[in-house]
Amino acid sequence: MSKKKVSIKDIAREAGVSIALVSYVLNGKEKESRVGQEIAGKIRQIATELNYQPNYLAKSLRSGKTQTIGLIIADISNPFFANIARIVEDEAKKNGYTVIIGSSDENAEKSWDLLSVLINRQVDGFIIVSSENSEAQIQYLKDKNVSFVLLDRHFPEIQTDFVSLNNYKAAYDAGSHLIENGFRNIGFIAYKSGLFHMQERIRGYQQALVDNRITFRIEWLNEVEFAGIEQEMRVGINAMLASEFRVDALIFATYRLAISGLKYINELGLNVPNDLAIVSFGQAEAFDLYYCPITYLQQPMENLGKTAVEVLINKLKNPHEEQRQVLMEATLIARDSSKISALIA
Amino acid sequence: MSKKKVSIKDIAREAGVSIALVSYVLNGKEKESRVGQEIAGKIRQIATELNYQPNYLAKSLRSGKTQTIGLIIADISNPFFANIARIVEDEAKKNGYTVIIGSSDENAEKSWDLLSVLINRQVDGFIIVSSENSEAQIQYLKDKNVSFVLLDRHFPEIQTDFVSLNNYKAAYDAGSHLIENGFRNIGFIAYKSGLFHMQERIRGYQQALVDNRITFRIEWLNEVEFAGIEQEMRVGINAMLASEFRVDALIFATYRLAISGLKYINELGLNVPNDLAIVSFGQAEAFDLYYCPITYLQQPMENLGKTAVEVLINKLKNPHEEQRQVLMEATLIARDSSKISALIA
DNA sequence: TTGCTTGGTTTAAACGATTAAGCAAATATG
DNA sequence: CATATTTGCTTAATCGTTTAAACCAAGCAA
Repeated sequence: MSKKKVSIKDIAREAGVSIALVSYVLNGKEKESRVGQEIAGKIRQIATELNYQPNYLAKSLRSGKTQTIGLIIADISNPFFANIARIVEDEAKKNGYTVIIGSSDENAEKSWDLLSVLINRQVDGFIIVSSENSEAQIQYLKDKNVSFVLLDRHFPEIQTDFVSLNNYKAAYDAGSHLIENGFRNIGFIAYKSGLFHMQERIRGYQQALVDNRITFRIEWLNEVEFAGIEQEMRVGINAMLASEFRVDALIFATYRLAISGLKYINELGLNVPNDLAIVSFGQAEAFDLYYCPITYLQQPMENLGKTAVEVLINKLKNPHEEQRQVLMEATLIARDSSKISALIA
Repeated sequence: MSKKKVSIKDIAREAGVSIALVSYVLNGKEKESRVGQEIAGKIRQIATELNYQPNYLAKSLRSGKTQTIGLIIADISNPFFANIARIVEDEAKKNGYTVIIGSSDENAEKSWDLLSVLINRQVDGFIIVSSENSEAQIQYLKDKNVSFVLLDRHFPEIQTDFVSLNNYKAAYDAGSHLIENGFRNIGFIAYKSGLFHMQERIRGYQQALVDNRITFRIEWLNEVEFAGIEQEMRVGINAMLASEFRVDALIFATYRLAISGLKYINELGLNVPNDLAIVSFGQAEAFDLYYCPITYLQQPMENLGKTAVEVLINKLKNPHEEQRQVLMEATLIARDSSKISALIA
């Protein structure tokens, strides 16, 4: 990199003192360490003259703290996670932390690799959006006493700090909203995943039906594989439309699913909401631009991200404080895509 | 973090040898360093038993290399940069590097802060999407002999490695395409920015007009401030529509501008492409979902990102090799938004 | 004079690794 | 048989910091 970085040693030589004094002064410990006024000033001056930049590797090695947070998400190129990442980045910076982001692709093995790499790099703690089947990793972190907080998803069977959405409630609201607007045959498209948050969304949706005395039909629920989403989406939607109980409304469990589904709905030439009403989780620019603005469940991104950082940093400072488990509420933003069809009304 | 991480020292104690031997074995230097077969095996076994994880801080401090790349972009929550980031992340990982991403918000001061923080953290090199007025930073890096490669944007007056788009050509193609399709009054919406890539886009657009004997009208060019984009977008589009030479087609210089502009065009109730044809830089899910699929200039993202990493890593290995300056071509993906208006045809 | 503070400074160990150099014993060489 | 060479291992310096502990004057009390 540069020819030779200036170190504390260079300053010491220049000032004709020991490196200890330089360290004391540059860390503002002159009082406690009884450094002379005069020499302190001189040291500071030389430091700025030489444009001294401390070496954080050395600092970290000594202190055992890197002021670094590992953020494990599914995919940084997914707007949802990109948004989260940005918020986490900013909030961490405010607190003097740097963030290292890793994309796991919803894959437990990749997630495990990321974890190892970042542990070796001595990050102080993690914010993790868990992949399916990664319980062992979480347990490992617990056993190793590594600080972390789960974000967006958590495992009900493992006691951890977490910050996530009240997914049950959100999905319930989505269902209820459609029913209130007169829709009866409501489909739900989710990922095929054992992850709790996804199951909760399904549960919320189904409970909304039950509470409104609507019989749930098996073909209304389509759980698509993460890989091959386009293909399975088509099959699922076809089945819902061909059903004896043809759906008149559709809830998408994530933003990605919605994008994929809407493309197909466009292809089919179906009109939203006349032929099919839509509600989706997540928000996206695409929803605004769609010919019929999409009703969506707005997640409190800012709050989710900030709180995750806050909980983690607090934990780093007070390792033995109680666990914090935060559930936040989504807000349903009703727009045209879930309006009572003009034709029927 | 964990109670006590196992170090090389623990292994040495356990095996009853010096730490040097352990280091040699664990780094595969047993041959060169004449370590006994027997003891080598023992060391390796103990290492796995204790689940030894090397401390990269220590390694880095010693070697002066962190195997870390700093990636400075405008905003990770912008899909364009998020995509780039993902590609860079993957490609870097393949080469044993970790990436630290920082968002500058197109702000030279923030970019400077990020640079300092990452330099202090001893990153080996940078991939930088430059902000306006950050020439001094680039010059500083050059003076300090820090390795870096500019991505997406570069400064023609500073000799650096860079990987970016042939923006002139891309914009020229966009203009020509519209003209070929029969449009004559073509507006261009860009950011108000002195950055070369933006100027090149404007230049390309104007040259396309010139080469087709179309007189450029001043109100056809709208340069909006990064802050206050919504507001200025309205004013600009209004002016273009009210003009004596009312625009029949519009080119957006970035994806963000397009999203913002299309929202307003929707508001106005204008039909694309009948009332107004559209071509945009960048790609986005939103473009696919729009009622009239948007014609866009596809950037070779994968190639841009991979090449940037490749150029940087190559530079880290061979610091004194020649500079590499790569210009890539965009591909115009023609879709309905730039078709000859059905009404006129 | 001796001893005790206090102020100002240096020494040296430590963080966890790498690696050149040194040292002994075993083996090879002439 | 004396001397090289090889083999197998240890020592110690180093990277750039922090920080406890030691040191040394000078001032003051007894």
